[in-house]
Amino acid sequence: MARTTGSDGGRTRSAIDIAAKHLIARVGYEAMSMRQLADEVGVQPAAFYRYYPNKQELLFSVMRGHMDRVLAAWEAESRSAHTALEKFCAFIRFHIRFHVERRDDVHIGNMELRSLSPENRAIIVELRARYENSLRDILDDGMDTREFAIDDIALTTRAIIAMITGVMVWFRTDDRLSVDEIAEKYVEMGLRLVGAKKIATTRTGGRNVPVGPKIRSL
Amino acid sequence: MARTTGSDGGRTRSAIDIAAKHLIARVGYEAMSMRQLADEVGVQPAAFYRYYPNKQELLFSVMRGHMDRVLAAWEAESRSAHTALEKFCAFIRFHIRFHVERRDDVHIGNMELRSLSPENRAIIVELRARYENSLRDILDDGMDTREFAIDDIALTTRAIIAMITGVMVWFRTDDRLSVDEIAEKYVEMGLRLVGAKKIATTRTGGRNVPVGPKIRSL
DNA sequence: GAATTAATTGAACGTTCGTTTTATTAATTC
DNA sequence: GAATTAATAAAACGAACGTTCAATTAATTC
Repeated sequence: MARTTGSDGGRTRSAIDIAAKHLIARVGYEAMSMRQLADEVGVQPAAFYRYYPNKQELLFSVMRGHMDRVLAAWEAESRSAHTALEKFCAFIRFHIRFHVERRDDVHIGNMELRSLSPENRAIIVELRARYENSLRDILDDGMDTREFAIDDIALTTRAIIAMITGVMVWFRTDDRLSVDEIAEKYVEMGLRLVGAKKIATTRTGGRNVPVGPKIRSL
Repeated sequence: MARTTGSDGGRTRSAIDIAAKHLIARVGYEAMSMRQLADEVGVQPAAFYRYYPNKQELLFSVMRGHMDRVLAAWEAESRSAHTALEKFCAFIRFHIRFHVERRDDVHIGNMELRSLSPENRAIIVELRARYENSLRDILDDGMDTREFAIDDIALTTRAIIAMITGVMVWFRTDDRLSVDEIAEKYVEMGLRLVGAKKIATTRTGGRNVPVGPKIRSL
């Protein structure tokens, strides 16, 4: 046999993408065979190579696509928040909500960095750094405006990223709490970490400016 | 050739264990071949099977050994702390210090759970739960004694575990901060998360008992 | 409706995989 | 020092791996 009736390049490509995400997330990139993937798609292994040059490019495409979507979504979302405090809360809510719905992507992003070629890994690492820096920038900003009282910004950034990313490890949709409830609880914990209280501010020059002296630590 | 001069079962076994940890941590269990491992040890692939029945048992032995050591070490360490507050600080210091020195084990523990057979995975998961529950018990205790003010104990436990385990991802010994300095900063962040302040306590019946009403949240 | 392009199959490629078997030699025991 | 046990090498096993190639058929174009 050869070309099958009703075959369509676009549909096959996205079927490959979907099946690949499921498989890589479940068994891992190294453990996933091209025959397994082809089976899942309902096609012969050779058909894959019309859509990707090789297995590695498939992995890279999956991870790159996810990071692009994360960055674009946060870019859009962050525009609605203005003060550092608002942006901080928005970031935590966004991070948890967005990633809880994309657990395969998150899992692959965390587990398969080492399966990327050095060149591809460098690209993904850079995109991840860009995303994490957007939280760091919020903390920096919040320290300047005295909305936050943080001892070590770099460490607190990492601590918060680790804390909120950890949700994807244990969250199940049938949990006792909804995603939004969990997000709110993590916002509360985040606020504790950055030492935030709803401080008095005055609006000066189109900007929220705090009242009182600047404090560096607790 | 056959048995080599100076060959020793004990030495070969530990050489295998050490090489396996390096290799699995670096390239992953699936990606590590038995020939690679044998090369690292300086032996032929077949020699491995005198020490382990198969590759899977090697992975399980590595992960099980690590968990046993963690649990025993914390068991010993925790005895020196008495109040929930002391135990809490001790836990964070212990966790960071202990794991920073065993990064290969930590990495394998986090990455290779899925490479375990279902039976082996169940055992490791149970050991991990036991360890994490020891932090949960501390938070429970601290709520009873009113040393802590936590909204959701289960979530806070997970948040703290994720936060302090995240250190192993980025920590390098040539960092600007020493392990002890980092541990102290994480203790501070931990204290914020559990809402701890050094509250007044009275020693009653060989036990620290807080003064004042019990509060459930901030 | 012929020519062209798109999509896929089936078979095979050379490699590498985890593991087993057998033979051989070093160390230990008696 | 002979017998036994411990530790390894060397070679091979069949299976599975990622990938390529040629053939074939469906869909599209003209």
